[in-house]
Amino acid sequence: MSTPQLDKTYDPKAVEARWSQIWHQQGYFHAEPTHPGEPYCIAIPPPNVTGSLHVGHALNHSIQDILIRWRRMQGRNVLWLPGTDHAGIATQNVVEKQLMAEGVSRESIGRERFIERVWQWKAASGDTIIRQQKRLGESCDWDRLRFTMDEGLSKAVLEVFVRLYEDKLIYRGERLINWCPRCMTALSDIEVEHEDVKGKLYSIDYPLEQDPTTRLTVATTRPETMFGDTAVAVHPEDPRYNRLIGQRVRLPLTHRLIPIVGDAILVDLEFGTGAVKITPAHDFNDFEAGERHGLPRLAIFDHQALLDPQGLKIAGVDQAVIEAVAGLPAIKARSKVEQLLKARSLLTKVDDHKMAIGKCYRCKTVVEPYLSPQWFVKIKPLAGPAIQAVEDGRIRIIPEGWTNNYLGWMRDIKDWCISRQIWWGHQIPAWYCCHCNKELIIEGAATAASATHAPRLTILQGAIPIVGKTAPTMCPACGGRQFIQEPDVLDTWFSSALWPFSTLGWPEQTPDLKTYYPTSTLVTGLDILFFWVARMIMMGLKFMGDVPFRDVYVHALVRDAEGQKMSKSKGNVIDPLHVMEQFGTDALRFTLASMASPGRDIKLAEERIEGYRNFANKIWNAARFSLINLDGPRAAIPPAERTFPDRWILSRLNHTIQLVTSELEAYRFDRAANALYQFIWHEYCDWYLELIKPTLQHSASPDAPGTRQTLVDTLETTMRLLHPFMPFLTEEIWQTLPHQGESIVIQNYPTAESTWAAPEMEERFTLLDQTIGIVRASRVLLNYTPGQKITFYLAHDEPQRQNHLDHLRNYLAHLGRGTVELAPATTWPTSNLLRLVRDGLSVGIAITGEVDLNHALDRIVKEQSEQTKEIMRLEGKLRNQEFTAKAPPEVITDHQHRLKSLRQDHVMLASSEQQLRAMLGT
RNA sequence: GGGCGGAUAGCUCAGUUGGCAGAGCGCCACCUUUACACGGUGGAUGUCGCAGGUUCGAUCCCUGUUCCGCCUACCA
Repeated sequence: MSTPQLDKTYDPKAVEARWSQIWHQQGYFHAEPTHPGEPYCIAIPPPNVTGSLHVGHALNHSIQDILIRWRRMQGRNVLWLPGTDHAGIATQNVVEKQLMAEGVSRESIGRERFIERVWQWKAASGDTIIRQQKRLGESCDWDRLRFTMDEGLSKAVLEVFVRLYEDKLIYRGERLINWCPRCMTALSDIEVEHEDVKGKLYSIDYPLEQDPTTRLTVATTRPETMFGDTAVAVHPEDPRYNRLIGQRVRLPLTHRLIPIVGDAILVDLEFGTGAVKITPAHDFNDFEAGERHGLPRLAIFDHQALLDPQGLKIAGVDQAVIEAVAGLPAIKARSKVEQLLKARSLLTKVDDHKMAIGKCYRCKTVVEPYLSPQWFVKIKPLAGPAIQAVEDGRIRIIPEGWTNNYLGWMRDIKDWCISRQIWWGHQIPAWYCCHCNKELIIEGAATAASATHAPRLTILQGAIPIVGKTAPTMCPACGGRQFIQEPDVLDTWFSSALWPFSTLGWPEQTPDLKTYYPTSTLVTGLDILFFWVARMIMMGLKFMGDVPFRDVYVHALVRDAEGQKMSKSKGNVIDPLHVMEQFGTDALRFTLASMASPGRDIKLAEERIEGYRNFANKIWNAARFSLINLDGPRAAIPPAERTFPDRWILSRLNHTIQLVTSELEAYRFDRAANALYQFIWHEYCDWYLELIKPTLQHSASPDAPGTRQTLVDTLETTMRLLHPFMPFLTEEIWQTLPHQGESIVIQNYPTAESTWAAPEMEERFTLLDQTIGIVRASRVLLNYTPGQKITFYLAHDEPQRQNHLDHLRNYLAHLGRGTVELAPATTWPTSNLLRLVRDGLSVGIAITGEVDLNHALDRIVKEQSEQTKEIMRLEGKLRNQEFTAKAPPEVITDHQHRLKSLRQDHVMLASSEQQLRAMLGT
């Protein structure tokens, strides 16, 4: 019988392309509720449809694929559900850029045609990342690919919105929100990134109405907002100022008078001047202070964050000042205001000051608090159950350390602004009766002079929405039949929050939904724990009445080799596709898995990936070796009757199966990967294959049939054990081995076999390892070439070990490349012999030819000194009566044993030294 | 300001009931030995961040401290 031959090095490219296609064609990844087995489901965190695969995805997806392939092989009814989200702002930006290149704008082509354009774009480019995912070997059920703008998912969005509205958990109101003046839309709190910047703290004099020579000095970092001040606050218990509460100050640069109020929340006695200006329309704290004191809100910036002449006029700003600052952005207005104040001697001090500014997470533009009517989710009633689900363990966060982070954030959660002033997304299902809201619907009022931003439709605070799944036909109030739909769309995360059930068919009660919800595990980076995970939990509990997943595995961030965050502008991005091209997909996957230790960011360097490419090649060659040596009969002998190497490797494999499985159960992908690496390279290749070579290479050897069987069994099992980590390589090898079934993908995952465990063989191996170690080291000391045949003498203090040596004789001779003499050390030659000792084991190597023995002598002297040190340490400990009185008996016995053994070794080595010196004549 | 995490070999990191400090990569020496030079064999390398404390004994537990990272926060 003949077996296939493999190339000398593993070439991943052709292999990967081939298997990707076959797996997909054969439908191995396709899930059905009717499949047998306990369901195991992961809903992929949907990547942004505009995106391409970066190394963070590669990590996230590799981990999921490991879990999925592992569970599939374990016989679970596995569903890995893929998809993308519509990424409202990002996608809109992409298509707008295209339009701009064509010389048109979204306003000029209109909403409907714009949406069409986005769909066209999606059809042409939206599957980039999907194709890349397939290259990574991801075993998703691609037949179930979902998109947040799909009809089904959109239906779920409608349903959720309407029900939340009916439950009074969605409301519309005029609030201060984070506004990105570039994206021209509201953002939720968590879409704002905070960054520390060097700013200035300005002290400005506000003269008292009663006595203009007396001035109240306020401190502010944003003097340009002073036009919108509607009060000044001091601390009610501040002896410097509290008598002024109730009086008024003259607001500089305007002809307005504003009150002085007492506010213990806003004012910190220690900070600044102790007096704070209140600008309710442009600062979150001031907004709240304004509520407390019933202050008016004066908006002075427009939606492009430019000073608005109309607003300034209403705010009573001096005409000359308006002319100086109108149309300026905040930062320019600031220096202008600084000048104006200075000219009036009202600016008393400017100090350096560190402060945090908010930036749009997508475009990094400084966000501006902006007063506008928006839609919100009232979040507290939803957060309560989501907190409880984690507290009572229905949801487990791994690593556990993030639990407190989650709980803390959830307990302090603020209402969620869900409306976005863009076009791409789920348009809010609310309509306004044109008749009833006549005064509140403002169409075509372009605020800023801008050609690109044509008429905006503004629906003012107070307009009464009619919310429903379909457009109303008649106004219940006035019977009117003319309506205008809310132009805003929903935050993308609103639809992503429904992902675990909307993708399974909800609101229909589909078999998919019944089978796979709740999903099993969610794998995610920390960056979206709040963005997304928290919201899925809230929505899942609200609409499904159960958690969306049992386990949340939070993995690390991938950084570059220097620990820097990867970014295109820094140019330190590792492109996973390039890496896959260069080193193979399996190498990348294995690298990421091996580095996924909890609580630590991954610093990825290409050398690491190269190292695992080498590992793949090592495995490839082990398989190659096996195939070369597989010709000939095989015999399945009971494990206990097999040869020492066979029994040993089965025992180690058994151990590795247990270890890998338990590490996977604990989400310790790093340890599982390292266990595999250690076993395959350092046990299977380094020792097992070497040990069985004589047997295989002598076809007459009676052990050969059994060993061939063990060789192929262990290799085949190892391939299955490794398959979730390195799917392509293992499939390719597995197919060349004698096997049953059509693909490794659908084979059983190895389970521990108690008959494989052989502790005695492991003990025997330890002795073999030790002995060969000394023999090899001696060869180097004596400068023997690897091939040179030698004679070596072996003896052990313990009879049992001596017996082991006897059993190992042939293996020792083979691996030591020489002739073994087993005899008590006292009978060994006293000359022309280098004798080394460890743990009761003595090894003597015959010295032949001209050899410089000084290296050997140095080695012995060094070992002796190490022994002496250790002996003294142990003696010291054992002399210590506190130690012998208080330490556990087994520790004491262990110390005594070690000391005894060391002393014996020491004596032996001393005589060895003497012999050596005699030979050297020193 | 608060919270969390990290600091162990040149580099990247393991080290879970406190009892001989490990791996991978890199480095040095030797070796093309018929699976593999993307390889083999041997070797060097650590006051386990710093200072105290608990303990017979601390990389591990406690306290303080320094540096780095992340999250979070209304000191205008």
